[in-house]
Amino acid sequence: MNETVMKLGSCGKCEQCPVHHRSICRAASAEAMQELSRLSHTRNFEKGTVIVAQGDEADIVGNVVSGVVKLTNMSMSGQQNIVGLLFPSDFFGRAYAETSRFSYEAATDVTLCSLGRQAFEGFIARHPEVEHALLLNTLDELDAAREWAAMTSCHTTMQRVATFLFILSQRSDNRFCHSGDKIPHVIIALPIGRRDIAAYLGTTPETLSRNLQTLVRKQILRPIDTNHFELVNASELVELTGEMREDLESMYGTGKLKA
Amino acid sequence: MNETVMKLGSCGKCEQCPVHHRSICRAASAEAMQELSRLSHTRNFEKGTVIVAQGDEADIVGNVVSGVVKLTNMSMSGQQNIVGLLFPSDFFGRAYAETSRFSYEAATDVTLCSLGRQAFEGFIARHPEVEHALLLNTLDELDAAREWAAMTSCHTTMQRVATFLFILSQRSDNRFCHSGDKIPHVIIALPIGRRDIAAYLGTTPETLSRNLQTLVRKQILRPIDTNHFELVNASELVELTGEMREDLESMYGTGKLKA
DNA sequence: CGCTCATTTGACAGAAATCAAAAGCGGTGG
DNA sequence: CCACCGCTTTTGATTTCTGTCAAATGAGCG
Repeated sequence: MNETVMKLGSCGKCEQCPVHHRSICRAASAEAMQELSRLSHTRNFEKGTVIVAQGDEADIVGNVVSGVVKLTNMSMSGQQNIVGLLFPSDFFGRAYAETSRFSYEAATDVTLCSLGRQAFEGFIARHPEVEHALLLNTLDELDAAREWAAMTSCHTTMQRVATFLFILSQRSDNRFCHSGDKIPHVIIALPIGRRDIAAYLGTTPETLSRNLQTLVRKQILRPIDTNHFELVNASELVELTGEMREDLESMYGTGKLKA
Repeated sequence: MNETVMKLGSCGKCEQCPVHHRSICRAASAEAMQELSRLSHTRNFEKGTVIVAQGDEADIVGNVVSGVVKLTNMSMSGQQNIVGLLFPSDFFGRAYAETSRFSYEAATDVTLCSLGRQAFEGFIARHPEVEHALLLNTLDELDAAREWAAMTSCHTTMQRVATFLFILSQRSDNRFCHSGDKIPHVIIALPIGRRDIAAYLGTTPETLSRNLQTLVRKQILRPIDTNHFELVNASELVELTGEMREDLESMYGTGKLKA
């Protein structure tokens, strides 16, 4: 790596971004990428920080580089519904809107590659190939959101829990576990607390906890600590989702868990 | 109307379309509109017809001109979940995908303005202003889908029913009812059958029916015929939704009931 | 009229929310 | 190091809701 080039701040930054080949930036031409490098900057947020509040000016957009962002919708009763989770490489923020209809909150410590919304809109107007990528990305997210909505409205709680865990198990940031056995098992890391997961799945922490314990009793999961489970029997987990594996994988592949 | 011009088939057709000022076509320049007139044609589908089946080649896109289209997702168990409803002026089909992840089915007799998917993709590439409109439209739909998903996952059945009815009551095609009283009441027209509404709301026809009858007993609704109710007490209906009125109205404003 | 299909109503069982309390975990300060 | 506190998670008991099964009613139609 050429440190001099990096210090100039206008070249190469994006090429070294760990997610640039998966985010919408992948569509950017070399020149566009240089311009992006100038316009964008990474920002860190501590767990729990509200990055954009519901109703606020939606003046930041960008990509999640690391960590998990919660998308939430506050209802009148003061109850916060989790509308989606954003993982690394997911696009973040709401282009072309004055205010945000949702809150964006750091569910873990988060690194974002951010730029001003209006700067982004100008950039996109100059680079149709990126606008096109954003369109494709948004269409995929819409499909995923609809599929998730279908999931939640017609399935039992256990099916939703199993689906959620399966999707989490497919994410790349899971370490393997060599517990002396021949086959390495995936470690499922729950990125957020039980309360939030329950809200996301449309249930209560109590019911979620019971379902998780049922999975442990069935030897499908093995608890490591509160937020980590070893996935012992993936195929039985898929059984419990009541969906076809391909459908689940397509949900993962394009929608990356966003609802 | 100039019939001669209409018969030429290449001019003016779209200008007379009842939804062209609300659909994404509104962004099209005069030339683009002419090209659209050439490329598109209206098609009628009887109630119940499957227009595009899940997994099929998604080779038709367009706009709903009249009627209601059901977006459905068949789960492994054979159960069909309703993922969204498309009303006049809503965009229809899935651009940039080989196959459709959902089925599109005529919920009522339907008129579509359709064109081939690839023709549409080519058209859009030549007319960036339309691509941009499609992007804006898709972003709005995504917000609406997420909001609907949040709705369905955290509310009781009655809250979902009340929300659905409230949104319907906001639709412009509702006539007023002067029943001798001073205040005219809105007539809520259920565009589709109970079975479909129930699937959309993630419940069963039986439970839906019970909830509707409860609303009638509470004097919030008054039945006119099977598919029409007079909304007697709108504010109590809003109470039952548990949402803020503004939120509901924004949902109507942009999302038009799509999930 | 008799047919079919959609909707409503009833009875019941099962699932999940609620209420309540115990256990686990991570801090802080003595 | 330990005790204390606040928090999250788990477990238990109970009630409420909703899905299921079944039957009655009503609407549209030849």
